[in-house]
This record gives sequence, C-alpha cells and structure tokens, in this order.
Amino acid sequence: MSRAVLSFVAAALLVVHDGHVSTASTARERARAEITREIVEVGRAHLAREGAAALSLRAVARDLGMVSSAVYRYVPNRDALLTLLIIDAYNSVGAAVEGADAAQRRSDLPGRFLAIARSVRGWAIEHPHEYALIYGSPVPGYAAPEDTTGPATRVPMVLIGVLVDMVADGRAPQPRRLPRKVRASLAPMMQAVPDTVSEDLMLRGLSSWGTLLGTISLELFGHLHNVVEEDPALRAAFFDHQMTRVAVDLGLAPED
Amino acid sequence: MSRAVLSFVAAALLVVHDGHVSTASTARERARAEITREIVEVGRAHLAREGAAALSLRAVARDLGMVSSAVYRYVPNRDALLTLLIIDAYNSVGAAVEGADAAQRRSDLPGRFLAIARSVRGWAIEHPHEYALIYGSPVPGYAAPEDTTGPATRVPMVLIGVLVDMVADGRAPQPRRLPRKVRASLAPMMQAVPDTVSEDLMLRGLSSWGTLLGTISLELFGHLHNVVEEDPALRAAFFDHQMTRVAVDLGLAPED
DNA sequence: TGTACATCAGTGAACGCGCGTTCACTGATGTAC
DNA sequence: TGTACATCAGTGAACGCGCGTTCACTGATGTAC
Repeated sequence: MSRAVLSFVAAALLVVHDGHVSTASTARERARAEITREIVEVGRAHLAREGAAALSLRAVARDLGMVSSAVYRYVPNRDALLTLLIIDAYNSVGAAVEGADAAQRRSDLPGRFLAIARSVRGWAIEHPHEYALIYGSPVPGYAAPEDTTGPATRVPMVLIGVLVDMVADGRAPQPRRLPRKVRASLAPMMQAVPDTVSEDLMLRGLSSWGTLLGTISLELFGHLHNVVEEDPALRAAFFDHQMTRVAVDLGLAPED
Repeated sequence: MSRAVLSFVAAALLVVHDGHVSTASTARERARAEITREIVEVGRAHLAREGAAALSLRAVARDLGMVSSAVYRYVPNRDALLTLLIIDAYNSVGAAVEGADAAQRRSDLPGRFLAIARSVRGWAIEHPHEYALIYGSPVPGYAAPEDTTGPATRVPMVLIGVLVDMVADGRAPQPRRLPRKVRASLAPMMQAVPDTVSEDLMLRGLSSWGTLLGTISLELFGHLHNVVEEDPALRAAFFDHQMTRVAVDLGLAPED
C-alpha cells in the first residue's frame, strides 16, 4: 500500500474515532468529516450484509446517492476502505471486550475470563462478517497495513491484563521449565508484556486465546453442525462450559 | 443447490476419487472422466494460487485450452466445482492425518495426538488457501451441500479414534459431572460416537480440536505476527509445545 | 464590504476488464440394424 | 462389414452484469487583498 494511502488512513482515523476533528474547522472540513464517516458507516453495513468480498466502492456510492467517482474525493481506493473497516471491526470487538471485563470485580479472575470469552462470542454472533474479516481467512490480494496492529491488540491486551493481575495476586501457577527453542520463539511477545508475566504463563495465555477463537470459529463457520445442538441456549451452555474449563486449565480457578 | 447439481457431484466423486469408473467404459466415457479430473486439478491449482474468491470457470477453461462454454459439459456451474474442491480438500487433509496417525504405535496416545496435530498444521502450511476454504470464513453466497459432510469428518474421526483407544486402555480420566444443558447440547455428537466415550471426554476432545484449529488459524491468518518469531523452526517448536500441553490436559500423557 | 482568484466537491462519460451462463451450430464418436 | 441415425464434445458469438479507476468539466465555497 502506498504512503499516500497510509497517510489517508491515519487522517481518516481521527475522523472515524472521535466523530469530529479537534482543530477548529470550517464548514467544508466539517462536511468532509461527516461524509467520510457516512462512507465508513455504509461500508460497514455492506460488510455486515454480504461480507468483504462483495464490498464495492460503487455500491457504497450508490447508497449515498453519489456518483461512483465522487467517493474518490474521500477514499483513495477500495483497499483503503477495507483497511478502515478492519480497524473499525477490531475497535468494535475491543470496546465490547474491555467493557465486559471492566464490569467484573477485579479480583474475580475466572469471572473476568468468562466475561471476556462470552463477549467475544456475543460480538462474533452479532457481527459474523466482521468476525470473519478479522479472525477468518485473509482477504486475498489484501495486505493489512501496520495501522491495524494497534486496534488488533485490544482484545489480547485485556486477556493479558487478567494474567498480570493473577501474578500480582500471587495466584499464578508455578512456571514450568521450557525448552530453549520454545522460549526463543516467544521473544517478540515478551517484549510487549510486563516482565512479571512468565514465558510459561504467556504460553498458557496464547493457548487459551487459541481455544477461544477456535471454539468460536468452529461454531460460526459451521463445524458444530451435527455435533452440538443448534439451539442457542444449548450452544451458549456448551461454550460457557468449555471456557470455564479453559479458565481452570489456565490456573484462574481451582479444579472443582 | 438443485438436485441435478447434487447428483452431478455424486457422479463426479467416483471419477475424482478412484481415478476411473468401475463399469466397463467406452472411449468416450474414459475421455469424459479424464477431462473431469483435469478440470478439478486445474481448479485446485487456481485455488492454491489465488484462493476461492478468484476461482472462475472461464479461467479454468482457458488453462485447459477450451472455450469457456465447454466446461459446462462437465460441470453444471461454478458452485458445483467449488463443492468438488471442498470435498477434495477435506479428503486431502483427511488422508494426511490418517496416514500420520497410522504411522504411530497404537498404544502411544500422546505420540498419536502430536502426529495428528503436526500433520494438520503441515498440510495447512502447504495448502493455505485450501485450509482457508474449509476451516476459514465460509465462501459468501455458497452453502455447502451434504456431500461434504462425509469427507469433513475424516480428521475428527481420527481424533475420536484416539479417545476410543484411551478408554479401551483404561487410561481415560474419571468423567466429571456435567450440567444438564451441557449434556443436552452434545446429543448430536454422542449419536455418532461409540458409547464407551463419555460426554465429558467428548467435551475435552472438542476443546482440543478447537485449540488445534485455533492455534493453526492464528498462525496462518497472521495473528502471531509480532507475537511468535517468524522463523519456521521456532514456529514449529512453539506449536509442538502447545500441542504437547493439550495432550496432557486431555489426559493422554501424565503431567511431567 | 466587495472583488478576483484559488480550492474543492461532485458530475457524467468513458475505458477496459472479467465474469457466469445460454444457445444454435458443426463435426466426431457410438449404436442399431 | 456397411449404412442411417442418435448422441455427445466442443465452438464461437452473444447477453447482461458489475467492477475499479481516470478525467475534463461545472459550480459552489473559501481566502486574500
């Protein structure tokens, strides 16, 4: 992706997130911000209805009553819009998860983990195409720019917060000895994490993250068909049970 | 999908799997079978190179030196070709996993689990688009017909085989008591499984299946970027370690 | 406050692309007698 | 073994579609003096 496009994304983010630009703005600038926001919103609706593959600038323009070339005043090309929507999706699930975690008592570690897991699943069920966009197959021919990495880490950061608090409370399990290569493999992650968190605990955390996404993906992508009853209440019971087990395996809750 | 298309799929499967039709065949029938197989092969190559979204009957026809309308003599439409390729992918990973499992000593349960896990991951890395096709986001506007369910169960069946042998060897963990709703949710699965396997063990198995696919998806879909070192040997060490832990949690191997 | 110029949003036409699918056809292969 | 007819594979043209992107343009909004 070109530098021009990247700097567009950076600028557009201000608009999309804050809903307004901070500097005193002329009528023209306010109109521009407003329409940029409308484009992202219509794009999100299309994404939600038909998935990323069907997203087209022409269709977005039609919905806004503009001629197709007019959107190019706001968005340099299709990929840039996709980038905005990816960031938007990460922020959407990130905000949901942060909220769910914050609503729990800080010391209730298994409760926090379960709330986080449920909130990822709930968001995924409500926004299946957005879930697929960020946690499913990559869109072919599209390479996510670095702008997406910040928002992408919001959910994992909440999970790491639980691990950090577990250590702080002295409730972390005794770290296991690890093979040299395994330790080496974690180098990038360990840089981004408080060093109270051990490599072993990080591995456990990554495993639970994988189980969380794997279980949701199995459900959303149809692999629980003929496996787990379709009834929503039973699906929820199944998921809760699995995640409760994960919390136990993580050491957040005692074996019952 | 119409009945005509479904019966086509059933017929084509004979051709694709066996490489020949069993009944004595005329030259014309042999030519037909041969070209059908070529179409699937070219389709697979396109899928491997550019993913499902880019798969087009016209491009396949071009590669075979045919005019685009000619492929309609062999394949009723694009979705039918996609169905064949999905079945093909399930059979490909299924065969790989069955082979990996069969190469282990029957009684080495953790060794078998690790071999299975590695073989899914190895296949996924070799065939990323095919992995995405079957375990990633569903193709929008495409509904998998029932023909795919048989091949889709090959890998899970191998995993279940390990659980069955664990029970037969008397090495299964004491089943936990489960909430009524959780037990009810498993009804479809329990019908398809020998009743020596308890519901609790089934839940553990599903969890490890989720962790396996989740961990592979995290890696393949780019979510280990800046988390786990990119070096293939380190990635492999990371994966092996995580799967070894899963085997322990499953009760296949003693806590070390 | 008024004028002259610069900036920008939005228009409409166009380019070039590739797709799925249909259809009337030609010519080769297979079958029945 | 030979002929008459039926079946089928493959052709080539066409329909209708939607897409991303560019470009010269008009007219409205903003700015400098």
